[in-house]
Amino acid sequence: MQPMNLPDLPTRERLITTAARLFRRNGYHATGLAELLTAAQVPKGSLYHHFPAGKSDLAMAAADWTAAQFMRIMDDAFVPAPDFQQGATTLCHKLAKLFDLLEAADACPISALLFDGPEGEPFRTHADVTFRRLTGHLAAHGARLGLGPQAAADQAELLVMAIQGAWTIARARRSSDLLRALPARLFLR
Amino acid sequence: MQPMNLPDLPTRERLITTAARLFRRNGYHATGLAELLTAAQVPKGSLYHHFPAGKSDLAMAAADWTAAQFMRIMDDAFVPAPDFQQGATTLCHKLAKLFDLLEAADACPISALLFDGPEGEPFRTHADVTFRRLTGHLAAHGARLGLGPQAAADQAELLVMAIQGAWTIARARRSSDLLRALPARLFLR
DNA sequence: TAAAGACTAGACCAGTTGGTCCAGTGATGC
DNA sequence: GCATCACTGGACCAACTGGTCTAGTCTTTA
Repeated sequence: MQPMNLPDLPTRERLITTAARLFRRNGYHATGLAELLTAAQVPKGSLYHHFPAGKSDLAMAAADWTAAQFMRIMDDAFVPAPDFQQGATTLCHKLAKLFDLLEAADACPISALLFDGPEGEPFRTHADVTFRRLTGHLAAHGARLGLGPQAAADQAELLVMAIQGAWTIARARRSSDLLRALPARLFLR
Repeated sequence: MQPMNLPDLPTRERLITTAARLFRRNGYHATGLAELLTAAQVPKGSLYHHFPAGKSDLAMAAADWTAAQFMRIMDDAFVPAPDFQQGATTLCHKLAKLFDLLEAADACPISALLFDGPEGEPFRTHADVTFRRLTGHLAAHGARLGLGPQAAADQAELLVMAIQGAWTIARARRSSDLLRALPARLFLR
């Protein structure tokens, strides 16, 4: 997911990518600032310069960054696809590979950051709009590939939901097989 | 889910149900012992008497208790059902009602406790066997209702996965509609 | 009645938490 | 040469963390 971030990236980027990685792996509350800053090689002062609200601010940014990465993967899968099902199949295979790359230890990149953030509305709302953005992005591919607007929205929503669930179980099981098998189970019924 | 636990339940049960509720709502790391003990009206000494390993021990127990509750709901839905699809439909409706009862603020009762527990293998393994137990339980109903062993296992796995994903998105969206609509989307394709 | 064990109560602790603050640093524009 | 700026480094802090310990109180036995 992240291209060996540490070396030369600007401070702000180093913070975001490191935060995304750690929050995804250990959760928001289980990741201490000290650990995060050490990993990112960034002093505390810089964090509060770039993200005045501190940890929660950084978490939002990391979530956005992760969502953007995810949409890029979507595009890679769907742009060359002849139809929605093919695109979905490629997407799930890509995600399975990503899952293996992360050594099955991470929570679903989409949702990891969004659920144990600082309690309260703003964070949950951010999760909502992020999911909607992802679903919408997927639906756009569906529409482009010939699905009607309603069908595209439906299929996109179902797929996002299924990926979400599959990733969770896959993580417990430490196997990406569920992700790989997903499209076949979803579509060829 | 829990029948207004506080009043008269024995200490140990009060601890478990309160822990299940708080961990589900706020996550493991975000729930402090102080908060938990206040809510359960239990002094610290009692916690370490009943659960010598402390918080993590309690979390395991809470996860098991939650899984048991969930299997009871499964039974309620599947025992009177004429076939697997009907059972699944009833189950999802029951879960939607539960979701609304919890005011949409809680994580999926199945997985909430299992993923941001104390890092390390034992907790993840516990999540794995718990998911397998749930899936197996569901598959047994499937087999009883006439599905072949393979089909039963497949359908059960898919359903658990889908519920998992649907609950997550539903939580972000604060609406149980996704859960209610799930069986139709999964089976009537 | 006595003794034993289950259980409770909460003071106490060392370590860590997220966050503040400000003196420095180095580049840029005038 | 100088002022301004975005940024860094890290000392410092109050609040809180999970966990330990022990004195005490019940309940159950004999």
